[in-house]
Amino acid sequence: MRTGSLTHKIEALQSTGDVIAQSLKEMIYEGQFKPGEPLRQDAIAELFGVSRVPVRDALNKLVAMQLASNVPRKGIIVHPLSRALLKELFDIRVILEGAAAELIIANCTPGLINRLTEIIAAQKMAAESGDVRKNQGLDDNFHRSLRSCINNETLSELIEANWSRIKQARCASSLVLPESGEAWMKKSISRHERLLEAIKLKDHAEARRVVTGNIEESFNEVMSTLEHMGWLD
Amino acid sequence: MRTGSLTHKIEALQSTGDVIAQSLKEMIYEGQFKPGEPLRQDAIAELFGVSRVPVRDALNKLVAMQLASNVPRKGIIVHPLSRALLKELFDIRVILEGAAAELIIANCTPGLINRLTEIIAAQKMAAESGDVRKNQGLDDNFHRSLRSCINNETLSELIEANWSRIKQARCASSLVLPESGEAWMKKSISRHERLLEAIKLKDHAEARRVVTGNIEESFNEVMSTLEHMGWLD
DNA sequence: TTATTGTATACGGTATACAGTGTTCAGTGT
DNA sequence: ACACTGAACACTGTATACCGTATACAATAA
Repeated sequence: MRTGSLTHKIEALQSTGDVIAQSLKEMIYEGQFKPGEPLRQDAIAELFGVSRVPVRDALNKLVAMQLASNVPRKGIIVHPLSRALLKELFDIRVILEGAAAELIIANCTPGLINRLTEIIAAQKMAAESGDVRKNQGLDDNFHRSLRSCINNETLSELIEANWSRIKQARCASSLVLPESGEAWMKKSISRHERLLEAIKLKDHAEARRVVTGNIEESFNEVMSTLEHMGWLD
Repeated sequence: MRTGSLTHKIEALQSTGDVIAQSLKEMIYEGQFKPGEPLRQDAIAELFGVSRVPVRDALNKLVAMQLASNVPRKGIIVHPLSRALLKELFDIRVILEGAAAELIIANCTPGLINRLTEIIAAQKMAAESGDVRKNQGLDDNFHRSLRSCINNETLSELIEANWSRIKQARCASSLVLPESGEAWMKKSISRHERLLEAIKLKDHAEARRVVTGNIEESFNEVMSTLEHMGWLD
């Protein structure tokens, strides 16, 4: 049973460790492992039906992604969230995504504008049918499309990695606040429209304002819900 | 022979994998492994007198640091350098360190100014005695001191990580150009003086100019030497 | 000359074993 | 009743040995 229950290695290009890392990442996002909780090698190995070796690979990857941290001689724990850390991560978002906004305006193509326009239209559809889940997907898509136009793969990865760390907190808070979905969708759409407009007009300052405002709002939202959940400290 | 020839695990807190990763990192910086060169698990295991398990850990860490990359079914190779990649890394330096400069001015303490003043004085001493090696150490120190004042640990780590990736190229070029050390030291010192002055005066724009100028100059230098060495593409 | 086969090398993974270190908890002494 | 001790247990980190498979390259056959 070489690959055991993991035969779905997509394209068979990823190693088992990669697949497990991916799964664990999602489990962390979904809150199945909570901040500070230890990730036991044996348990995970059994869960996926593999030996400890690829599990260790996977855990190392999570540590590299800063989603978990290694406590010497104790093991690997889900990276704890704290006010200070989230503040830092959101401050970095402002720096990275602010800079990215400028680059996007510089490198923007008609193709990008079309794609963004389409996504916003789809978001409006989703909003009308009240499909929050779909809207979140489209939101992700919007940002991915933007990143693809930065023309700096490394910067995109940095933004992605930063986003990834925040996602844990965001998912948690969205699980708690599903009822506020309607309002969130509306805000998301209007922000996207403003940003698209700024891009079209090549208005650097406005683009920065939208991005910064967006991030700060998101920060406040996440912080208050996490506080409420008692996930901080 | 549990720790074999690696008994010098500092504080005995790092795992063997960490120690090996550190050593390999330095070997890559020193050019003992060249860009694109494969890192063979068996060979490295034998070199350090350990089994393949901690070596794999170490290699995974190098991949995580982006100093190496994993080619599926072939193994792990030293991350190749390219014009495009270096451009991206230096562009990111401009973004991160530019933002950091602003934060440093905002959070600057008298203690920092004293420390920077001392380092510059030491650099001048080193320059007079022509000690390039020492000057490089002090240069590193100057930047570390600055980073410590950012008050955003995550951002500091990001800058450090980015710097780390560039270091490979910088070390290579400094090995080739040891004769230009004198001129380099002079420039380094004057840049530090300008930056310190800007910090004292809380002149954000000037600080950004110094940082950006510094980085761009460094970029051109590294690129031309690497080109000359044939390390690119 | 080209295609095929064989062989060496190396990686990814499994299984197992063991030392060292934390952790827990029952049992002991105060 | 409560603090302390020590032994059992749990878990990580590492070693060892082995299997299956992918790649590279050399030798061989058409």
